[in-house]
Amino acid sequence: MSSDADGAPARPGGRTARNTAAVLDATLAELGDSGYAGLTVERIAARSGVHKATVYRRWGGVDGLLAASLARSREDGWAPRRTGALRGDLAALGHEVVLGFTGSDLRSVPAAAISAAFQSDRAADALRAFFADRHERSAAVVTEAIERGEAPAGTDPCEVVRAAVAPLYYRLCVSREPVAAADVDRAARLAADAAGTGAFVPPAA
Amino acid sequence: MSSDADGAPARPGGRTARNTAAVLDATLAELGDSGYAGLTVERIAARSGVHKATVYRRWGGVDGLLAASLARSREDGWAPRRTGALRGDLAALGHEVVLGFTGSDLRSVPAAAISAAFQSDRAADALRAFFADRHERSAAVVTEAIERGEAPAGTDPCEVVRAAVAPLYYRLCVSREPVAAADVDRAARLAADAAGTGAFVPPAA
DNA sequence: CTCATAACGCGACCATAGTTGCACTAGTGA
DNA sequence: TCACTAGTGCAACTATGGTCGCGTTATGAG
Repeated sequence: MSSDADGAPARPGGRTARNTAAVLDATLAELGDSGYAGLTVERIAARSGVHKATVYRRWGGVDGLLAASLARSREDGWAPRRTGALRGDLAALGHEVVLGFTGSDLRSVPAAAISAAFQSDRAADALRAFFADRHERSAAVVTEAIERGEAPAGTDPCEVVRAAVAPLYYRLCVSREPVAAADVDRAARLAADAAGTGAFVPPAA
Repeated sequence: MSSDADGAPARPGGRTARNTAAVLDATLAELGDSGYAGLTVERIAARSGVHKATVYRRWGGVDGLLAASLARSREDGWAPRRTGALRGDLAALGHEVVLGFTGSDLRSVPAAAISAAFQSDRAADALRAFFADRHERSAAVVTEAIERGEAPAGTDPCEVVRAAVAPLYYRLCVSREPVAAADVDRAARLAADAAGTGAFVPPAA
């Protein structure tokens, strides 16, 4: 076989690289225009100038395109903001999450990926990897807080991050309720306070 | 016009009622077989014995079918389990949520609805209404806990419920991580403890 | 019972997502 | 520079989701 949807192409230079960039850029652009519901391979192919059959062969479909976009976005050097205190760091994280969902100029890639993950195992795997990466990067603000004495040693950093953002995702894509700034701050405060009392130290430790 | 997707049919007796029941039952059955990704009007029509065109006319598509199923499931008299203490009640709630997602015999209607809500405003509205109803019913365990003195008066009951289930939904459909029983219990404990310290009393009160 | 018509069944129809075989272009190693 | 072939473009094709017009059935009111 020549190339594979998940494996890297055996001849990654020149035209192939240009096509990859063009198609993934077009994917993001189409996503911004029509959202994931209106995402079609034909439109992406037309917009990128790459032929439809090529897109199907390399990525398999919209789910593969989204998985690739997610994987690429994992290499954008994202890092959490620092405010000097755990509660503020978590709140900043939360506001970023909400902005990513409601930003009108670019309908969120994460939102599209969450949607796609319900229909495709490939997208689900990509999403899992994406969030594992995000958790790992975000955990830095918690480990730093532990070093500052804001939380006891042994605290599970990822769990604190999850606690801070979960209520926001819950409102955004499960219960479909509006999210106010106060909701973000409350979730951050709750997570930070619980961390301070050692609530995220695993029982076995 | 005769009937509408959202409005009730003007002639709801006899055949129409039979068709409605047959189609919605077939929708749930198909959902159990193939999940939401493989849900198609043609198969539902074939399975129910109702003609494809009729289904499209009455429900508009799979999203309408799902919205109707959700609305119907809202009248099943669901109520939260009682264990005698807030933490146990919330944990029971959480375990039910997880079971609903992983139950293999019937791939969760909520999960399908969450997926559909990303693609259809109608499904999103139905989902919002569904969760508003669930929140309201679940809130009872919190108000009873307040009466027992487990949490201060003024505590927002729905917010406690959200805090208990949000981390589970987050793992199940956002970060796609496995959910262990310990995760459910931790979320319940966290929410109950925070409620006990008055963390869910709105600042203005 | 009778009648107007809401709701339905039916089949033909259109649009488009996704596939396939073939010819060709252009990376890549020698 | 040359040969090999991975990767691409192209166009025709299949499959199927969704629509439409029309004749038929049967509900509910009088």
